[in-house]
Amino acid sequence: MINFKDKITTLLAEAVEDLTAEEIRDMIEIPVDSKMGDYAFPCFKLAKVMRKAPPMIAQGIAEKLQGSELFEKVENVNAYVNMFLSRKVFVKELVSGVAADQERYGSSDIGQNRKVIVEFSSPNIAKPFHIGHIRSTVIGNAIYKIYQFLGYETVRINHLGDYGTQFGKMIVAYRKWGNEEDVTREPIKTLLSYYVKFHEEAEKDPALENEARDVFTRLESGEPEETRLWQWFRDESLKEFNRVYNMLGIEFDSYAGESFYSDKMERVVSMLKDARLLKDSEGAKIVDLEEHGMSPALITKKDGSSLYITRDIAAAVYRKEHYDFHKNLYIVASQQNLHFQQWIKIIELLGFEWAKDCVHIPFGLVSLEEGTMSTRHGRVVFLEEVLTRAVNQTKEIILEKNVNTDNVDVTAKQVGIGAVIFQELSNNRIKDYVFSWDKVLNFEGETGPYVQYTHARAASVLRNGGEIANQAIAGAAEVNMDYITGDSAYELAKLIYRFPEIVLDAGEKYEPSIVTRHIVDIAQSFNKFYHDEHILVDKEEEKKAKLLLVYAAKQTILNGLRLLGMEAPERM
RNA sequence: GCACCCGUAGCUCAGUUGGAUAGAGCGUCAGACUCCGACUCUGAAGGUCACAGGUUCGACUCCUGCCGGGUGUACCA
Repeated sequence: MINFKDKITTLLAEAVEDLTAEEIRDMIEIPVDSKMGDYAFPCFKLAKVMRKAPPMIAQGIAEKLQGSELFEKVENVNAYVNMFLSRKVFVKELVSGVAADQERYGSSDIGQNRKVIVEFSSPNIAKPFHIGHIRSTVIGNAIYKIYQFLGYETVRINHLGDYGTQFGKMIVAYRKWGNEEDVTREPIKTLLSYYVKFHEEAEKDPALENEARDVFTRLESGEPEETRLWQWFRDESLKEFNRVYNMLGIEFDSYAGESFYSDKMERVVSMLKDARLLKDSEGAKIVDLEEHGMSPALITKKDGSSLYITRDIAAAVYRKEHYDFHKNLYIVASQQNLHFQQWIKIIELLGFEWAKDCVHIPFGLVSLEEGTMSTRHGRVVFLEEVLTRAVNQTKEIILEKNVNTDNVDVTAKQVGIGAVIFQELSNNRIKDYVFSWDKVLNFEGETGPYVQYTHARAASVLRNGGEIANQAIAGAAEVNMDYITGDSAYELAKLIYRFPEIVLDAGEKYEPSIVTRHIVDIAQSFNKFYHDEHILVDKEEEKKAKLLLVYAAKQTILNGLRLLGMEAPERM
């Protein structure tokens, strides 16, 4: 497919001698209003170099570009060179491109199979999978899909929170108040109740905290009884997590969590010692980061046991050696910004040049209307319940509207769960938000169901197009696209055309919402086109051309939804 | 206290890395199904881009200050 921006860059580079092609490319804009053209080139900056008034420069460039058959029109308006592409050339190029690439439309080989690790989800074992976990899980999965689409080799790691003093607490609580049957019957709720009980009791009897720390130290040194209990808690918890992952359609390549690194931390401590980074302070060992503007990083506690940051350093070193990653991405809440700054700085201080390849991708906080979520205080919304309610509500709507669908339950699941995922990926990831049932169960406006509905509607038109539609798609290069002249059809084509660069942008910024917003735009544009023009007209040539545009829209929406980790039913 | 993040329409949010008249959805009001799927579409109303300076041809965007909110800040993760 022709890259129109590249072509324009070349033409402009010939017309403007004072700037490099690279500089010109960066200056090319897409006007806010398409009445002002498809591409625009502002000439203000050229005034100094060329010692001429900007409008005169624009006028000169416009005249030089006038000759190219790429354009319908080129004009100078207020020192902008406004370029109108030849609609026929453009639309033809676009639809044959999409028809050639199909489910690969928008993909790229820019990654060259370089390895990217995406660490995401990473829930704490023995605690419920709640609405706060959805962010890392869904954002991480989308980032993984985007990187894969861009030609990177990807590794999905679920860095389970399966270690630490909390397990000391859990084991102490289990021994004091627990029993086996309850845990087996309902693992997470039971374990959580032990955890809550522990904190209640610890307020009255602070000695419990020390007991828990002792037990964790025993676990860390491999005592069989503690290890057995820990393993059991972990297995039972994973069963529950997998139920949610299955609903969301998410998989991982590795579940190597914090415990996996328990035997790899001594090495980190000695590396730090050898590099003379380690200092004693109040009985603990720290890395002083004051000259880098950060508070000290605590590497080992005074009782000698390890901390979160030690495990993260060990994990990064292990991953570099084991995977030799190009990038190592962490989809973790913004609350841990300082933590990541600290350990990535320590990696750098250890002399590892790959510190720059470790990237923390933060996201904002989810809270409830009652305040911050707290599992200990029972202020929590379970993710499984959110998904189930979304699916049930979708089913009601389907039945009520008497929707044409192959299988009500399957469709309800695709749409209901899709709605939750889509909403999660609609806004910039850094924004905080307050969870609300009304919002998550609202399917009107810029929502997943809206986009999926548009996809199903396009699918329906293609079905009605019958054999003609198939012929058009199979022989896209031969279809006469000159019938596509309307403004709304052209706007739609332009949005579809931008999809590949949108995917690239989303990857660079680690921001799935860029894809989400763009497919909403495509859906809106498609619906407008659908209302403005009759697609299944009598004239076969014209029908083919329009069906081909419908196909391009449908395929692009589908590809976008897949990148977000959503399904797109043919009927709903 | 210090550090980082956020502040755009009544509400929820976009804003192409400094460009043209700041855009969507929800909500409100007024419309569109004998017509390819109305979970749709069209129109109207709604703005001191928190505030004050500065940088320049040009600032929602960059700099400084200030106000409001969030998060973090040593033995949890």
